[in-house]
Amino acid sequence: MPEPRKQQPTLELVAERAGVSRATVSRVVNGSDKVKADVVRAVEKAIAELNYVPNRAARSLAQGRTNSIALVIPESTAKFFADPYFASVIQGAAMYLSTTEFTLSLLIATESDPAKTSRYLRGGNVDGALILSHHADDSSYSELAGSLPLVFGGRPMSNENGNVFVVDVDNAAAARKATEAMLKTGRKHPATISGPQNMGAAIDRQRGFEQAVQDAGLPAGSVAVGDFTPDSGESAMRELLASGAKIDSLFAASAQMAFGAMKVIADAGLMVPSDIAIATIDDDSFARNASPALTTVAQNAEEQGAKMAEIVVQRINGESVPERIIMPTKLILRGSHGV
Amino acid sequence: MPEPRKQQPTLELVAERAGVSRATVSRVVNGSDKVKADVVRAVEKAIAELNYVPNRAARSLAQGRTNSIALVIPESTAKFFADPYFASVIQGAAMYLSTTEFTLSLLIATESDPAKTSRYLRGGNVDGALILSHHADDSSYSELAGSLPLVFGGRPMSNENGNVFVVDVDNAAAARKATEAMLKTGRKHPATISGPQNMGAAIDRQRGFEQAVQDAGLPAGSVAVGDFTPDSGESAMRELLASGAKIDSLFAASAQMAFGAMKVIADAGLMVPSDIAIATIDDDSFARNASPALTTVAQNAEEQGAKMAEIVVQRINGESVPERIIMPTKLILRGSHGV
DNA sequence: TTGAAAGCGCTAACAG
DNA sequence: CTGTTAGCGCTTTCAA
Repeated sequence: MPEPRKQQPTLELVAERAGVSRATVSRVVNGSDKVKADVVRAVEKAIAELNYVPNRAARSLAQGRTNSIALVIPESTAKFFADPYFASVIQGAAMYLSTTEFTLSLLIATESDPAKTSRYLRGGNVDGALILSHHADDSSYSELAGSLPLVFGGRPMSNENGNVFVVDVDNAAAARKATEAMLKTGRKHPATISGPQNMGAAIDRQRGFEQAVQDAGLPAGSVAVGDFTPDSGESAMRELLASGAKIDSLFAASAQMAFGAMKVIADAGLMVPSDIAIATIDDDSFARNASPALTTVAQNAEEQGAKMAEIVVQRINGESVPERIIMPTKLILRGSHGV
Repeated sequence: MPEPRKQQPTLELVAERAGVSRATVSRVVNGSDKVKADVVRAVEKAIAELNYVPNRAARSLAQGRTNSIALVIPESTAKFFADPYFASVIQGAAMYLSTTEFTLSLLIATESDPAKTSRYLRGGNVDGALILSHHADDSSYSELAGSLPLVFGGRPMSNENGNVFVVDVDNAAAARKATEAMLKTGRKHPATISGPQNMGAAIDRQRGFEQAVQDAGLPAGSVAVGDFTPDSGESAMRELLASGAKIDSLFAASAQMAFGAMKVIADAGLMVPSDIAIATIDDDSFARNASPALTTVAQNAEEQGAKMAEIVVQRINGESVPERIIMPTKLILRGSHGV
């Protein structure tokens, strides 16, 4: 036997108490400006007295919109949930939406049953969705874009579809900035720890690194691949060191990886930045707490999340919005890039 | 003009196509066992062909349950969102719920308007809620417990109300385990960096530390207070060092704080563990990536989140569940506690 | 085992 | 400016 749920007062009750029709109460609740001021007051009083709260389901059903937005996280990404970057994006989105009438539903896209997610999304259960994908094979979502306002966090790999809305940072430029800062200290043998090769952000960052290296007139540096986690940074660095290539500077595509790499560097008896200069991306607790603290390019993940939410809401409301929003990044010089 | 939303097929359409009544389709959708097998097949065929997905709002309205569960995060806690512990709890809850018919709504409890949250919760918008609170003044939620199945993550400070359901770890025991491990290496001057004094977990951990110290026959150690973040660990450690008290071992109430503290220790020219042994709680990337790696007591945050979700669901379904579930913890010996 | 019919609580024309 | 009247898409007695 299910627990009893206290009966909520209905719109009708409010109407009776205020001596008006349900329609009028509805108007007041929805902030219509065509209700006489004293009536508004009377209704509001009744609402307060009864502690009335409109029923979401009924409202959704009647107006054909759910007032809820999904935040979709592929399961594989969920494993990276501990990544402060994602956490911040989510937080930003949730915070923004808390100022609107929308609710945020966290949706984990199970890899075992991808249809489940798209069914849910397509099923009219939400008015829009934010797609946070770490990996690339999100073509399934691109299809959905036709039937539901979607906003991607970070450029999806498959861009074929027309109306894909994206909130991104200029990863290539960010990587270039970081690499340049570190190269400016006179380093001649840069290397990089890149991210998953099926991820837009990773590829762009690697490209930015390569560009900066080339612009500095240096030969292409060695590349090792990680997956943005500290552990992967460690193994990538080990790989780099083992390769025997001469390395005097490292651009890691994420602070977490830089962090992991530093352990290996220290274990090898090398010093940062004197032996190896480091620059990276993300100003998270890893970047701030490493020693020396990491020279990095900060992207404001929280704002990015908020922006994503803002965009879906605007699209849901039929406002026209730019397809691609590039969030600013900022170079933060700390100790790790040398002098 | 809002963007057009593709019209979803309705139950009625399915009924027509399958040549049955809407009631029957509804039965099939809800897995009733009183429908003839061939009818079931016919209906399922129609559903598949039409790509039918039941409308959540209508269903909620009709059955008086929303199939959604709120995850409430006080705004102050949201600031700690980057705490891997919280991220994991959320992930665990989301993952678990993804295997059920329930949806997870992320709710940030604005401090500026606390009534908003409880209105939402009380308003019949969700069937239950998970309360993740970092701070203590959550008496407001305890009130709600009367009208909605609530499950707390971590013991709330105000426990007056009867039916508060909690999924927690034995913080005192965990702290004791950690402290004992570190004391066992012969340390005589332990200190601790504690957490916010209005948080159950922090208080319990401090108590566990003190107990272990006392059991070891040592005089009470010095205490500094942090807020679980790396930064606060730094300042707390600075404070401890500045106090002039002799310290040869440190129990930090969170790995993040231990991590921050280690920077200060290193800056002071001291070595871990030879000069100062360290033990802590949480096996997150901070604990694993510190050098030396931290001896710590692991609590499985993901499982805790899943358990919380499981409990609300059971309560919603009227099953009886224990009021207090204590999740196991595990001591992990690594380098930082000495030898 | 199935269908008919009456709502769930709210919004949205349409009159007035 | 306000009330009347239909539904929104589904579930759920109640009969058959």
